[in-house]
Amino acid sequence: MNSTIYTTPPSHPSSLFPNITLCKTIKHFKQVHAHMIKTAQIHDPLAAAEVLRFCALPNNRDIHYARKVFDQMRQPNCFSWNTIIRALAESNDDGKPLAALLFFFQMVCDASVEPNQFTFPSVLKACAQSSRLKEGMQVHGLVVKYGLDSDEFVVSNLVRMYVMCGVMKDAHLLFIRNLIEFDEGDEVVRNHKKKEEGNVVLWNVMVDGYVRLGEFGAARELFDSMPQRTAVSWNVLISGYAQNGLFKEAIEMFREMQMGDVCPNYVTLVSVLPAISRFGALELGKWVHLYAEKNGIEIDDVLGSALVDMYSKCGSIEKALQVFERLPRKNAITWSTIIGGLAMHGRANDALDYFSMMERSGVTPSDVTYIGVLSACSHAGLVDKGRSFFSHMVKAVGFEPRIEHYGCMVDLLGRAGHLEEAEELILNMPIKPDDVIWKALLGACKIHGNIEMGRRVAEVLMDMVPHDSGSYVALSNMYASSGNWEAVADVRLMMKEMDIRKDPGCSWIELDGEIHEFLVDDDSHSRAKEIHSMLDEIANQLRLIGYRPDTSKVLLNLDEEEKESALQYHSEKIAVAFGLICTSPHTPLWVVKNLRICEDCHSSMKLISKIYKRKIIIRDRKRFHHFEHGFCSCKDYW
DNA sequence: GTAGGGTTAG
Repeated sequence: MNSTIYTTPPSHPSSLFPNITLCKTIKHFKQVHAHMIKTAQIHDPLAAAEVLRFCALPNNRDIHYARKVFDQMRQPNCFSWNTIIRALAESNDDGKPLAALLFFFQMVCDASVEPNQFTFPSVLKACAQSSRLKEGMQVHGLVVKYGLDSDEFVVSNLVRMYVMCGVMKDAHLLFIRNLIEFDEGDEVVRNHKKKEEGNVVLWNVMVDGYVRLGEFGAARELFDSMPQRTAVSWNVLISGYAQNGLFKEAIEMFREMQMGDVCPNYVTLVSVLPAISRFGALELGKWVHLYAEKNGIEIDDVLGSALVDMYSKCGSIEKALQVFERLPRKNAITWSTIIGGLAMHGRANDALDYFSMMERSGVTPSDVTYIGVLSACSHAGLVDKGRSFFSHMVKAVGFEPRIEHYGCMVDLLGRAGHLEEAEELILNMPIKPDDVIWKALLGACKIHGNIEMGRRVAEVLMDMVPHDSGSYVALSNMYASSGNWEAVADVRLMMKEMDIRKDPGCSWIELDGEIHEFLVDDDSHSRAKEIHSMLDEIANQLRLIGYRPDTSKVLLNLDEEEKESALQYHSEKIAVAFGLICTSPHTPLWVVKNLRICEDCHSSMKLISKIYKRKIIIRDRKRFHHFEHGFCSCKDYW
């Protein structure tokens, strides 16, 4: 018995069978199992339990195998039943939660076993996952019948079941009742503390419920009234905000947590990073990275992906690459993130190189990976490459293209000037086109000055999303650039009649960890006066080197002088002016803008980067522009 | 045996 798996001393009964937990691979495990069957050791209930436990473990879960082992047991005990139910309930596959429930009801009918306090959490989880209120309530009845309605694990899962089924009233009732019961008759402080800790799970489940329902007010109110909070309490809100687009709230919550006495943990960082990314708050993102390193929080593929995404979206693609390279494990999401990041920065060739590296490393690209690849081709105008990746994905790989893939293709073809082909693709694709895809085509019409198609597309859009200002603005701009001021006036009148306002342009710049927000023509900042004189100085400098603003893209039909000043105060210019005032020479400036950068701002930024010898990195709603020495990384193709 | 997590067309 020299083999490493026969390590348990033979005196102990469980050591009569090899130590399953030492199996490194499924193959190894199956060999050991076969050996146990051959030697009849499998009839030892403990041995069988060990086998069952192994194939139900989250990492090597094989439910079919586990079921077979279970079915061959002479007398499965409560533990055996629980193992199968838990494995089924925890699996996210369709139908598995239902299977868990059916299996549980079978268990209840079986006279030889009785469900215990370990059975119900899994069963309730299965009800919660599949939103089966009716079954959940039946299970609740059984909980009471078996006298388990004061077990804290059972209770929190009961509350969670009601929460997930959207019955907050019942959840709340159960929550309140159990809080009171926990507090009754507490004489020993230690005991009380333990119960408070039990309570915090209940509170968290409730806050999570309101977050899931999108009732952030109620969630926040409950959170604020919690007697004590754990990291999970904070994480529920931070991730809830971030996943629902409330990035500002997520970041504010995170900042508040930083100041309190509960330390952010792994999940906190993973949850807050997407919000930091969307906001482009590089300084905060760096803090998170450093925090993980200092506090021994493992940067695995999940946290790593979030960090890579943060660095790319905050403009620091080099840092993103650095984090990526250092990751010990990279999965499809990690690769998709870096490929998408490179695409966003216009580094199409690098993106495609990474795609080949991904394939060589043995990680299978997902459909999301192809979105990054196609978007790289589209940002760099690689029409043929894009076409061939698309058909490869469909024909060789067999992925059904999603609207995002078609979106990339429409953008790729349209921007390269193949407007008809792009339009045909939209009309012939098997998915219903959405506003985003039409907007991509509209943008292409604008670039190539195809007013006829532009009008047609804009009409589709006005029908589809009547209150979205985008199509009106694009149409108006198209007329304006062709000098058709009458048509511009018509569009403007239509907008006025329908009370449609142009989305205000908005830019952010983060200085010393503080985010400064500027709107178009914004003069509300405390240092507005200085900003204005800086803007004037910039305008003068630009004029001195012979720059004449491109006024053709302004929405209004103003006289030349007025138009020039309307351009001058686009939010990104204000943010850059502010950045120039507040930072020392040569410091790069990072600005994030909610809309696309306009042509005039784009030309001005190139010159500003030259005049002031600054690297200016602007993230618009679609991609990055790195301005340096008078040039932009997008090579004026965007 | 409880609560919280990363990528996705413009």
